[in-house]
Formats: sequence, structure tokens, C-alpha cells
Amino acid sequence: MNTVNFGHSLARLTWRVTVAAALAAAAATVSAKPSPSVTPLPARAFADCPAFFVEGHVPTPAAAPHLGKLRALCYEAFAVLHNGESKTPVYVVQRLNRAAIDDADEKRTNKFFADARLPRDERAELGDYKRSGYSRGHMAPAGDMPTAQAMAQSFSLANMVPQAIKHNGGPWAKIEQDTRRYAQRAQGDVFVFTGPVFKAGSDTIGDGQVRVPSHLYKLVYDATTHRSWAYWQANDDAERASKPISYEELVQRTGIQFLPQPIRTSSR
DNA sequence: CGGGTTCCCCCT
DNA sequence: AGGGGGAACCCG
Repeated sequence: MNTVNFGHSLARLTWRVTVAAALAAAAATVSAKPSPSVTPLPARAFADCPAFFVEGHVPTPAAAPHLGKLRALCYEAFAVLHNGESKTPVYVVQRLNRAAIDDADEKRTNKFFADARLPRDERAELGDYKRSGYSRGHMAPAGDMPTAQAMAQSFSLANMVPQAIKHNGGPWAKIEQDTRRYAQRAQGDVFVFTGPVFKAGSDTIGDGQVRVPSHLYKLVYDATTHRSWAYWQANDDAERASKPISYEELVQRTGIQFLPQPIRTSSR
């Protein structure tokens, strides 16, 4: 219901969802007061798509509010660390380069779907977003997708957050285009992490209570020049273009160490 | 449920 | 003016 069966071509892909439920159950018995606990990522998280991660480093969020059951999802052109509590990504990661962007000329499909690889109680449904007042905002943008299959996959709600409509089509769209243009002119690989940040007591949409982020970020890391910068935007229709922040500042604000340490990185 | 159409807003 | 990010509505 409200999900998409990709059909034979995708079934052959042998995607695997890395499930951390067993670890979560074990962790729950450890502490009598399991206040904000985070499901530990299994050692083989993203084992099916290691190429999206800088030197194989899988960023793991520190314990924080609204971080629930974490699952690792591999797609053809991006990977999602999904949070079953917020029913959104923690982050979505892409590895872009000139060849990939030169291929990114697929026709936009607009076929949004609930991702059947996630348990029902951990995933957003189409009905949660309908008439919510928010748009279904891509984290890995449709405009970056190099193949028809990747384009279709990008419309998974596991790649979405409830986003202020004017923000999505306004300053955020420009950030996506700027990032795409940068990757097209880059010498080599550019890693991009995109995700939401939630305030305590944030709003939710729909019966499924999909959490509405207060901010969105997009980290760009050029693996050739070792330059990095991050966009940090309020999820608000009144938000305007703003100057990027440093990698270090983004780590402070999110509690997520996106890049392996030690790493040489400088601002743009 | 699929597909097509119409509309909206923002940015270049 | 055109393109890109969407929503909502209609119709088989």
C-alpha cells in the first residue's frame, strides 16, 4: 500500500537492508534509564555501498534527542542512514564527479513512494505528507541522478524530509544547483552529505508523525583539493541564501563527524 | 492506481 | 521567458 514495486530490474539488484533491531533490543536492557539512546550501527552497515563514504568512514551520530532506530539503506546513486523515530534520513550521502553529473539528464519522474524496505512503523507514508503544508524535499536531489533507475529511487520517502515549500523551491534549490555545478567542474570526487536537524519538541506531520526539521544542512567535501564547506539553512519559507559555514562548525552543530580523522580540510 | 494537466513559487 | 522545485486536481 502506497509503496512501489520496482519490478524485475530492481529486484535483481540484491539490495540489502542492514537491520540493527537485535542490537537495539540488547542495548535496551543495559540501562534502566535509556534516555536518548541511539541504536548502534552494525559493523557491516553500508557494506553493499562503501563507495559513498570517504575512505570507508561511516559517520555515526552521537546520542541525541529524536535519534531512534537507525538503518542503513544503499541505493544506486546515494546511501541513506535512516532514522525510524523521525521517519526521515539522518543523512544522505552522494559521491559526485564530472562524469556522474554529465549523465544527470534523466527526465524527472515525480513518482514518490514509501520505501517498502523499511518497517511500517519506521517509515513515512505518502499520506503523512499529503495536505501537510510541507513539500517532500529531496536530500539527494533528483537533478543529480545519472540513470533512470537512480532517478526513480530518489523519490523514495526515505530520501525526504518535510520541507518548507518556498525554501525547497527557493534558496535550497539554488544550493543544490551550485553544488551540482561545482561537482561538474571538479577534478575528481566530491562527497556530499545532506540531512535534517531537529529541535526538541519539533512539529510532526501526518498520522505517522514524521518529524519536521528545524534546519537542513549540506556538506560538500572535495576529495581532491580537501576543501570543504557546509550550507546551513532554517527550514522556513522566510529563509534566504546564506554564507556557508566551516566543516568544524557543522560537526559542532550536528554532533556528527562526517569525515575520517585525521583529515586535512580547509574552507573554500 | 496510473497518467496527464494546471497551478504555484523562486531563481537566472 | 524559461527551467527547476513542488502541490493539487482530474480523468480514465
